[in-house]
Amino acid sequence: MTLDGNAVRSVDRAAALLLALGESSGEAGVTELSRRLGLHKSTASRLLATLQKRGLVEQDEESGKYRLGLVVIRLAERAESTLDLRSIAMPELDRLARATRETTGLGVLHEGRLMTVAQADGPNLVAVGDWTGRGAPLHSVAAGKVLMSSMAERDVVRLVRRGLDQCTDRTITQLEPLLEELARVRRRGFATAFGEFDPSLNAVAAPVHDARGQVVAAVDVWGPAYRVTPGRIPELAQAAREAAAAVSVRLGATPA
Amino acid sequence: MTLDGNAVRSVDRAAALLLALGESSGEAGVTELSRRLGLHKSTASRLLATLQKRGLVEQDEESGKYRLGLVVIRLAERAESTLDLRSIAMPELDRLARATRETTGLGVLHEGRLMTVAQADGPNLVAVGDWTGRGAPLHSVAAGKVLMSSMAERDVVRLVRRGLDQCTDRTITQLEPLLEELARVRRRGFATAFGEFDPSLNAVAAPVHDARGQVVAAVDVWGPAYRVTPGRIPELAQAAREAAAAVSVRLGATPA
DNA sequence: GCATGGCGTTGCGGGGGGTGCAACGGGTGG
DNA sequence: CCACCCGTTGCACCCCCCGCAACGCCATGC
Repeated sequence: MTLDGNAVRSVDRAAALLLALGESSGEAGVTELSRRLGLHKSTASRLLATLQKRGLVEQDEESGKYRLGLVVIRLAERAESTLDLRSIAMPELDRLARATRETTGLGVLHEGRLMTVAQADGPNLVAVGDWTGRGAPLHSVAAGKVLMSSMAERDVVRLVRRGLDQCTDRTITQLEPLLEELARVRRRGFATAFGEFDPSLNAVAAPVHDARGQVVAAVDVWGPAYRVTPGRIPELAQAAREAAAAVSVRLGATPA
Repeated sequence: MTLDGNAVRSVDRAAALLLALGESSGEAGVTELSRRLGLHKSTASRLLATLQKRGLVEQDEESGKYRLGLVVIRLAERAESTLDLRSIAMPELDRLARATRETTGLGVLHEGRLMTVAQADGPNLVAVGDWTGRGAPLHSVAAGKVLMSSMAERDVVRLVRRGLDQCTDRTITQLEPLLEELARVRRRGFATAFGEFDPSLNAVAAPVHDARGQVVAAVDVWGPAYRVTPGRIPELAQAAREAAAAVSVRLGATPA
């Protein structure tokens, strides 16, 4: 659709006022805002009054200046809860799969396991099948390590105490080596897994952050060990991190 | 000012659309929104298009439905950073001081210590002097315990390892009793301190939450031990919790 | 005390921008 | 194929948005 031809001018002006308040340090007066946006003062005053009626802005009684209102905060909470993680990530996963020519996915924590909620396939026939909706033990896959690396240490300790599956003879199941691995993940900004879930499967993963800076998901790239070799890790990690960062921005995270 | 007489109708309608999207589960279509607000469909479509131009709403390409946009999240971040904690809390502290007839304060974490940023005095001459802008060791005052109780355990462990001041012979400085005390604070929803900072000073404190549910400050009531007796704790704790909850709502927290 | 200048608000009336009507094009289901 | 739903857009009417001018309040300087 053509936005400009159908834009309602007064609504556009009101929205511009909201944005201008978002750019000001704290509060701004009618005179300043009207000068900044090229509006007549009385117009700015009326538009602000209307926004105030709905709680989108508030006015300081003493100074008469306006600031953003609590309704904006409430709306943001609702906006965050409605963001569809899968649809946001798919374009980036597709792009990553094309760039790496491997399978890519988005994983989240679900019932103590790594759940793949989205997947995009590369062009190779020898690859992993559809893993969407399926779980895997956190500690044995790269995306799971990413999620674990942002957990409280006591939660990691608790998981280890309950016992971790020895998926292959390369799976890390002891506390000290696992904590070291998770510290490495935090330091580097990405995780790897070499034959730890399946002997012939390697993977790289990077964290997705939300508006609060919390790690809420992981973007991963995985494939057969003969293609996803240690020599490719720097390239794959870089690409995964870029895709994860792009998804993070879509979730409201501050761009790095 | 009289809001209604000066409200700009189209802006009011656009704001109502934002609020309606905040109330919907995820996304809503033009037809549904227009029916809900009693607007003609074409009007709703144009107002939404205008809000979309400014990023306040987004449209799903496939379904054509609208949802709140990322600019709302960005605005909320700015709204939160502009809220003045002190001015928000003062009315509640004044009210609490009148109700309890003791000194009340608002404390925040500052450089690893409890900093009092606001204070309201009760009517008694024998009381604490102005503590605004001054710090105290976290673990020895009730408000500090509230803040510590929301910290990651590893951060508490780190503080204990560095050594805590033994302010009085009642100050808790060992890890196990301190962790138990902090668990008690979390369970009860308030903290106490009996002669732990000064032998003749007792206090109660309750947590202030922000829009994300994080503990960002503590409301406390303090006074001489001969007035702030154990028998008064239930009453003081209740009053402090109510004041803290009121401040929390002002910071955008969801009312309990 | 008064005058001046700044602020945000409000009455008024003209004209152009917002609105409802009607139609469009696309998608889905039978 | 048709019927129904959706979101979008051209058109023209009319009333609502807007700028002008004034108001009341506050702070400052003489």
